[in-house]
Amino acid sequence: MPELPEVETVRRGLETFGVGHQVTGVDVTGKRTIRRQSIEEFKGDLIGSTLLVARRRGKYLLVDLDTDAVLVIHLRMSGQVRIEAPGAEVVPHTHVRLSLSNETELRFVDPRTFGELFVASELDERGVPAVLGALGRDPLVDEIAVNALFGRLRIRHVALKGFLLDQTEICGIGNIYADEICFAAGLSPLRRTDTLKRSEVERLVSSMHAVLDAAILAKGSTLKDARYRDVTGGLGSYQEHHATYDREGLPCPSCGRPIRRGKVIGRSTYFCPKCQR
DNA sequence: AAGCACACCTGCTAGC
DNA sequence: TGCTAGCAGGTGTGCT
Repeated sequence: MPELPEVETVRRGLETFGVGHQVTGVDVTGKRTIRRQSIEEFKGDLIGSTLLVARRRGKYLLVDLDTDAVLVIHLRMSGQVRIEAPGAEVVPHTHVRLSLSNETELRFVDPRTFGELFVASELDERGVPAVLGALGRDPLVDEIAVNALFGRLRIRHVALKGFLLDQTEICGIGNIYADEICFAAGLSPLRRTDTLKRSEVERLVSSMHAVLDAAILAKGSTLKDARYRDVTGGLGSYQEHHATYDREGLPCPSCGRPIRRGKVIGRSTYFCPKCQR
């Protein structure tokens, strides 16, 4: 589900509705959701602390605590963060509930149980948990310099889409936005990164920003299963602007020929063979 | 050592 | 209508 635009939308929701309040209680019902530390340690790290600021790095949510530790949340495929009234119906697959001092609850809902929460206290100079140190540059938080990216692309021998999905190179792009960025840049997702010209890398960088900014403006993409929601249950609308993703056989918005579907590094990949080279 | 397949889960859908 | 195989926004591990 959630890639950079969806996680950024959740982050903004936490800034509006979640931070500035103290954690007064922690309820954990899903064992798999807390797996980097014991549930007792997780509760001990949170109870009594105040949520200060919600940040994001790639697809990770980082909530600064007043204890100098950071609550880390990753939604993986099916996770949702919701802010609810304490009496609100507890939907199935609700694994963690944080009671907050403003009479709301922060809930983590995750049918596939791939998502996780943990509290990290070992941080680097940017306040990023040391365990996330392998993450590459974030397109919104960091500047993506054409020169540096050109250099990285040259020394990798991989399909462009594989590079965009590699979180140690650039973090936050997933299967949907990799396809949309490739289309916007007019580049084939199968294109070998070491064959890209400088002008094409320039197009790649500007397309990356254009697509991600537009998707954030639309509050992300909610696909057919309607699983992605923001913290108040709102839906994204960027799926209405998808040029290629999940549009097999439908006309390319640029040339009108049917969008094709294939597999790149094992992931469904949608592209226009005419407009993308 | 980079690059790939697979495992981790549940739920939905397409096809028989 | 009802079953089942296949597939899904991600990433960590382990193989080649």
